[in-house]
Amino acid sequence: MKYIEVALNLPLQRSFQYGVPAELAPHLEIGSRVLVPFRNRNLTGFVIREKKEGGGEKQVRDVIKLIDDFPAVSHPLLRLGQWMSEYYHCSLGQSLHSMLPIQYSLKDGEERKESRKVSCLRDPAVRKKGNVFLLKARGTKEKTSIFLSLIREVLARERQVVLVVPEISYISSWQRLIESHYRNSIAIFHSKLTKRQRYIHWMRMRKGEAHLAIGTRCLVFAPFPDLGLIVLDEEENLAYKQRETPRYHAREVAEKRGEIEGFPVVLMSQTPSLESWARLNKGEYLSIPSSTTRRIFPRVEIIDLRREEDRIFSAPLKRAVKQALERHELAILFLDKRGFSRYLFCEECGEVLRCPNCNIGLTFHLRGTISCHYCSYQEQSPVICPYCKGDKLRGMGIGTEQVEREAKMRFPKALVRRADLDIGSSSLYGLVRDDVIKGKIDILVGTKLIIKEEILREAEMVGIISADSLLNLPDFRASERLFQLLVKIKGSIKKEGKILIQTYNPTHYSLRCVKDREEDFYPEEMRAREELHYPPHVHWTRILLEGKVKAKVAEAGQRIATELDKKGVKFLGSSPCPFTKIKGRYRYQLILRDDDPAHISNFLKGELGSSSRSFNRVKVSVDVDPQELM
DNA sequence: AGCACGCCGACT
DNA sequence: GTCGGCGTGCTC
Repeated sequence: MKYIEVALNLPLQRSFQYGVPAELAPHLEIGSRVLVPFRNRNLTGFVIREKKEGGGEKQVRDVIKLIDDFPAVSHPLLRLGQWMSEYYHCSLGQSLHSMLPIQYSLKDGEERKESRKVSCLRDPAVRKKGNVFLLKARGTKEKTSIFLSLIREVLARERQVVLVVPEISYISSWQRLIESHYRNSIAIFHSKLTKRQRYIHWMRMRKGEAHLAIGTRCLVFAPFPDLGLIVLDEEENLAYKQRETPRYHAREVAEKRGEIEGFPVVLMSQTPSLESWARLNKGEYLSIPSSTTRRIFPRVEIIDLRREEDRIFSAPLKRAVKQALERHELAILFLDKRGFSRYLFCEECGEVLRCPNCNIGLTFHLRGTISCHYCSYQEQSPVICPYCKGDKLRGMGIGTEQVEREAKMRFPKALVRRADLDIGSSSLYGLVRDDVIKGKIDILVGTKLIIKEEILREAEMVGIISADSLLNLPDFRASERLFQLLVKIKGSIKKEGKILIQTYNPTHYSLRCVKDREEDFYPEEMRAREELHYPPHVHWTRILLEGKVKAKVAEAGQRIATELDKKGVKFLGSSPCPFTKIKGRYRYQLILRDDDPAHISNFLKGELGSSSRSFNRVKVSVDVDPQELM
């Protein structure tokens, strides 16, 4: 009798041992999926180790059946899963499970050729000094031409290529572009495919029938037998971070996979994340030179709202929209989804009340207090502005409906359209996009949903209703996000067009850099983050606590804080999250930010034991390198 | 995660 | 008296 170790999709940092019936023994391999009895139910797991003998005193149950005709994960992917479970503090079973979003059993029909040569194929050239390349390309044309030449090279060597995009709506235009150059079949992969389609595309990759795949985040686990390149489009996009366990970042996983399997990873961006910029600067990433031809960019105009009477439609904005209408060009008015800004700011001097410890905009509460969501600093909200001694402190914001209403009022003849729905209803996004392309919209009022190249390139004018509502989100990346958003708009709209930015803070460096010298932004942002021990200088790990009873959640936070103090780990909190209560559950967070990641790792392994657990009706989850702290 | 076990409060 | 909420512990 043979024994195996099986990793299950449970939040348990251990594997389980099973016996293998004689008739299954010749077919089982490392990476095979098996059905096993567990308590009173049956679960699917992955074979991660073979064992010569059974585990002693405890009784061992038998594997029920083998699910697939061949191992579902290759050796390199298993190694990747091991890395993920260590880095993101989840179980190996959870990592492996997230790699294979397939319900059917895998049938191989006929032969499976030499699909396991993966592990021995190493490209020594890429292992020398870093395997990650950053491509800073402005404009679609340049980006696509470099992309096409990269994949030509890889495909010529008979290896496969994966293109990962932030969301589904990016896929079709890339597909059209690639199909206009290659007759090869392309696999598509994302969460909205039916189970059957997903299976078919997955098999085409696995068998090497397709050589190219385009898809969202989970495509970093593409089962190609001999992957030669992963390209990530719009590397800085938030959507690359998975919001459930395992909370991985596609960029980090791609990088690790490239290292394991010996292939390069290319990150594409007009405005890289500060993390990637820092790595490039340290020589950990290499730069792909892009053409130096000076492009003409649209004009950027910053409007000082302190001098304007109308907070929504300043005089210059009104003028610009009018001009666009006269020329039958599309005007876009952008507003953040959370336009109901909850920070307290001074209408006279434009300053925002910030936390003395964290420099984060303090959140304004109707009960008359302001508080910080990182360190739980709190004070009574002042009546007089501490900066200019004025009495015009305000704590409210504007929404898209209001902007839409005002636009219709001011431009009664224009076709005004609002688009602020969630990505979830992507068919509605499609309607808006089609109408934009057909020229059926004059003024488009929307949130981040419409900040996509395919829409922006139709626009001649973009108005940012309130840069401040983005700048003052309780998120240390707010400046970076605003900068990235503006540069993306600048690089995508018609080059003779213009961007108008309304703000109470016209000298802010995010805005100044977009207008004058983009390259100044990164060093400045690095400096700002260094003083406060923010990433990328220090790795952050967030512990999120959720529960129905507020006192218990707060108490759990206290308890973890005490433990952290005892162990000498540096951290912030615990404090209520910016979204204090979601779906009836109160939310608290702690942020671990020790310079030594081993301290954090040890703590999480020892005290918490697993990435998500419940103590006393409080759910504890761990998020490594959090992208949002809401 | 999911489920069993076991312990205290208010009800057909 | 028992029904059931919730804290605790275990899963090959």
